Amino acid sequence: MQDNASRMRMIRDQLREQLFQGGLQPGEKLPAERQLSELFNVSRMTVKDALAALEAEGLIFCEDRRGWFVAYPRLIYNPLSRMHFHRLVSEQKRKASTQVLKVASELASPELMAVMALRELTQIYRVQRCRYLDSRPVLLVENYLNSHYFPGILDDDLSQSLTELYATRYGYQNRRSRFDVQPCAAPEHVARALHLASGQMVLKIIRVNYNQADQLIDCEWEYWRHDAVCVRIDSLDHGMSSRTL
Amino acid sequence: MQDNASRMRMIRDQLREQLFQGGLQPGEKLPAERQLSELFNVSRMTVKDALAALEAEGLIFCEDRRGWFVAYPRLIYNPLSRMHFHRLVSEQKRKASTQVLKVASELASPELMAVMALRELTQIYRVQRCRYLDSRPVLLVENYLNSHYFPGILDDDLSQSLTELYATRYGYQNRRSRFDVQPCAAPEHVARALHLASGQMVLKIIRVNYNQADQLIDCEWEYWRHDAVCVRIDSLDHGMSSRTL
DNA sequence: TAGTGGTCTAGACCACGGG
DNA sequence: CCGTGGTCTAGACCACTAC
Repeated sequence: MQDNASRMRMIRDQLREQLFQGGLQPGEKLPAERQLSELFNVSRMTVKDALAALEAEGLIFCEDRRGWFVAYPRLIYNPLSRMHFHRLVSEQKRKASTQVLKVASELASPELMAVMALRELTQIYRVQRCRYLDSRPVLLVENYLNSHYFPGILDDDLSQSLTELYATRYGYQNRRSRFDVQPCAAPEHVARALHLASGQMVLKIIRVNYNQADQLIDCEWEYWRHDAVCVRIDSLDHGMSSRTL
Repeated sequence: MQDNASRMRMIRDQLREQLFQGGLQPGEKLPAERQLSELFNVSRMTVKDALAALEAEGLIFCEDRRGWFVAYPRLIYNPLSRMHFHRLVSEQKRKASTQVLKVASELASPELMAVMALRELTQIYRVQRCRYLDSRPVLLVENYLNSHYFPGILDDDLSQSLTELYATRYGYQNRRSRFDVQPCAAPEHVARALHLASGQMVLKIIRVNYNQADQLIDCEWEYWRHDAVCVRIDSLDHGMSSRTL
């Protein structure tokens, strides 16, 4: 009996085969951890490790205290295409929705002052929204607007595209942006919104936007479920083109 | 006694404070898990969970069976700047080195055929290299070259920049590229090279390059340690400019 | 209220790294 | 060789979800 592979690996590999062969549909629920541990005759910790490995592969995902589910295809997200979320999603034949979680007017934090190059005591508007892909929360976005450039915007409908609102109400065009993409741990409020356990890994995208006068008008913290997105960048083709695939 | 926070969170937060206050230097080793579990009077599993949370935050990192260490700053990687690794690193005042792990000539796998739009039975060259940042392995790169475009390249020095080799020996310029960025689990050989435990999360960047005649000449699988890199994209400024900060 | 995953214990042995 | 993290057990209680 060759026992080079650990039990965790064996269970992981068996589960993976079952997922592929069994033709489970995205979103379908897996048996509970306790059931799997009986089924494979191992402890629950070992099952958890195997499930975590499959999660890292992007084959399944976990919702806090709800269970494990078969993964959905990743959304292909091209930040340079400047397409707003709902259009991006519908072009990929998926369903999008947005929920505004919080709207506030507050003083910029030191961290934000650094990113947005603000003076002390600058007032900013803060908009927190959760975006859903096929009814599943996959993205928490926090927008920080320099209040100086957006008088009265908080009275508007903020569940629509902010970029469009900037253009139609204030005449701002996005001239250039900067994106920083990096994996990080989900802060508590992000974990809650995305149904993750606290400290789980997410993909964080910090975006800073400049208008046609090269003024830094707003920035955006995006927290994506790491298994829900693939960031695509084309080194040509970053105009207003609608090609994403 | 308010006990809302779990022990794991308490230990995590205490450790984090210690790391910040104690002024530990990047690369410095933390006490062993067993020592920490005695120090905090909890089981080793709880310590592991706390350490994993700090790892997800990017504050510490783990090397398989070597221990836990204080994290280094992330390398800022701008794929659109077309700067090769060694220059990128030295401009950020860090130290770079490259080790060629494997060079082979083989038939394209089905997956590769799909990505590179190859016909069946196409011969490709495969170059596997490990790149080091301050003597720490942070990136495993696998290049797949369409052998048709690169006769005799395997005899060359492959530890240098391939892009430069393409230009000087074959006259190929990079006209455009496509990047797909997504977190995924490290395959076994990647985990080994990067000193990770198998199944750990890495940041995978698939890059496809076209030459001046718009021919798909090669593609590249990059596996980054997730805590070692920040991918930066500027929506203007993607020429040959040397600005990265 | 029943079922789920989240957290936690107090041990144990194994495989690998490095002197 | 010893020290390290990797893996694993067989339980336990808690917090939250969903009904």
